[in-house]
Amino acid sequence: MAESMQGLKRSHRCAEVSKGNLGEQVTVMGWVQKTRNKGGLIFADLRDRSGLLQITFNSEKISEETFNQAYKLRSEFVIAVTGTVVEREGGVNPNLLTGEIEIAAETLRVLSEAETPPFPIEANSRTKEELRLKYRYLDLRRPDLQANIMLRSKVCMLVRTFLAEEGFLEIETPMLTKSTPEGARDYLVPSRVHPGSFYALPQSPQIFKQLLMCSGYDRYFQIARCFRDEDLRADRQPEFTQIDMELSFVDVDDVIDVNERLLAKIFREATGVEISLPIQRMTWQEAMDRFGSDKPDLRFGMELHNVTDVVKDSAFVVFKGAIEAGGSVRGINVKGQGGMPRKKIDALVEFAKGYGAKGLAYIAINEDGTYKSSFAKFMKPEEMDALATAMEGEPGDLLLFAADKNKLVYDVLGALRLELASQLELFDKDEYRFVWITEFPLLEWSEEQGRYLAMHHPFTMPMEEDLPYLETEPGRVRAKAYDIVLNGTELGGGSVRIHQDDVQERMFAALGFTKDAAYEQFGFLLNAFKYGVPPHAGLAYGLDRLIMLMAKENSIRDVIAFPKVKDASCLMSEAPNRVDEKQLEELAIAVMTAPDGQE
RNA sequence: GGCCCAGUGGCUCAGUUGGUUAGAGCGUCGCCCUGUCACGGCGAAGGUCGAGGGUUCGAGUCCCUUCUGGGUCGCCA
Repeated sequence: MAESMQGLKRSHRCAEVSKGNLGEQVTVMGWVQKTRNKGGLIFADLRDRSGLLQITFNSEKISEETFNQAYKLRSEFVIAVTGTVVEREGGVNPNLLTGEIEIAAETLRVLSEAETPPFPIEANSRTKEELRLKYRYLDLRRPDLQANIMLRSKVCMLVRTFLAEEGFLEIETPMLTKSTPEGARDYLVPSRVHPGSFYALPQSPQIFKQLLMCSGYDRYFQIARCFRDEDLRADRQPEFTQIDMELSFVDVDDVIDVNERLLAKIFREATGVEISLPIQRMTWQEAMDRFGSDKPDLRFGMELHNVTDVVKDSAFVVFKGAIEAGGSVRGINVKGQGGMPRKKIDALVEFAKGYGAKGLAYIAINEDGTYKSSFAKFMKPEEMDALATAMEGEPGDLLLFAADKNKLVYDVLGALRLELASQLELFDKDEYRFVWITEFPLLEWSEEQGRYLAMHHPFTMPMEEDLPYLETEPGRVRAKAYDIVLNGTELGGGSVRIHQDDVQERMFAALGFTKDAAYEQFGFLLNAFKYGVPPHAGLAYGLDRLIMLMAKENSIRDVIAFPKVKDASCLMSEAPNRVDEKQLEELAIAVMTAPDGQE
């Protein structure tokens, strides 16, 4: 039976009661975690988001009616207890914040009874995620998830405080906006008033924040929801949150400076982690050459070696062919793994093939200095020695080589490096290694579309010294773009934007846009730029990823209150769902699938 | 769209080469217990082995299809 709480007022959260309250009468409310019934004495652990507090119901000290009520308490009942804070008689529980005290209950109200939950409400749950997500409101009661959600709230509060002090204004931008075909797929929202026309949910507030710069709000930020209709991953959800900012009259160093101080503050105050400033910077080219990735994990070595020059005259056709086709041969040295069984090496070869490699060449250096290799028969002994030397190979090492186009070699070795580090546990899980990656290529050649695409977006400013090559050698133009990377995860990124219309026109030309096509898509931005636009630059963080790393979780689902699963549906609400014919009619939409979802 | 992993009482799992009545721990329910906190004692209930089909004298186990969830490649300016 559920009772009213009329006349009662909660005085403390459970874990807010402390030794300082000894002798006081308090009223606490929460969920029953567990009861331990000793016959004439009942213990109940009461839980809320602050933690646990032990309540005792003593048959000799309270009314028979209250005791009988306590006898019937079950897990997850919501109760209100008034009682006195006392020291524990039976010894302290060092595992509990409130382990030295307990509440000697005087009155008890059962505010709500509860069925037995489908899985245990406890930290470190081993329950299948499918079930947890179906009953997300129960999953969210678990202490580790509550800690994550509270951490997230704290970080948002710190971000707002810091940026406000730095002169930023928090401004909202529209959720119903305009679809643009560049980039990710948009989520579309039909317009009732304009049959056949659609809004798009924003992939990011990019254009609007640039317009705010045009309007003179020289420092803007927003904790903004963004939407992308692409396939999910452990660190990708169809809707996610960005800490988005834009600044006027600044260059790269200004943006980096304010963001380093922001990161230092939130890590210090939310997690106690000190970041030493300034954060290391590395160009995109260096990151690719050394780590095969534009988001390198710097917590361990195993860097790439370019051995193209060493093997360019060898008879091994795999190496030779790749080099002649304009590619390269690079390798990583897996220290001390020369004894790796053939089966495991084969598994690594398969792993590499998953990234498009045709194979993986290897040399295991035996303890006596001899080689066990997949391609030694094609090589002269002195070539093998030179290769081992170039790789800094020592007895007991395993050398792995990829030979192909540069991009593929980077991808394969970059992924292999991470895979091996994870298998061999080469990094410290408590370490936070930040790095700024700078000087990204402005453009990326798309084989599929037969034209250059913007690596970041079409408003990214080229580096001044590379501007002359925009028409002649677009591929070598670097951008004033930067990413902040933490432990191999891209936390955020941004750029200086183009504010000169001649540069913007050249950029669109490089992308193969006609002036008309550019105006069709971004006309309101280009028009705005005619009326006085300040130089500006910005950055956006993936808030979910940031919290995931701070909370040491492996998936952003564990830091989002109500996440979606792989096919972008919600197991709890069962969204998305089919809608009434009437609703569709009103929106002038015809659906091509039958009601059961079959084509 | 491709590849890989998982699905067995409420939860987490075991289940041998295909062979009797599918087991365990936790939880749940009942009785007992005044210092427990992974409480304890005694007892009990609880299963279409994700679904469908096939092979077989016989399928949780082998084969095919399919559903669900996870990881990943493609994709994500």
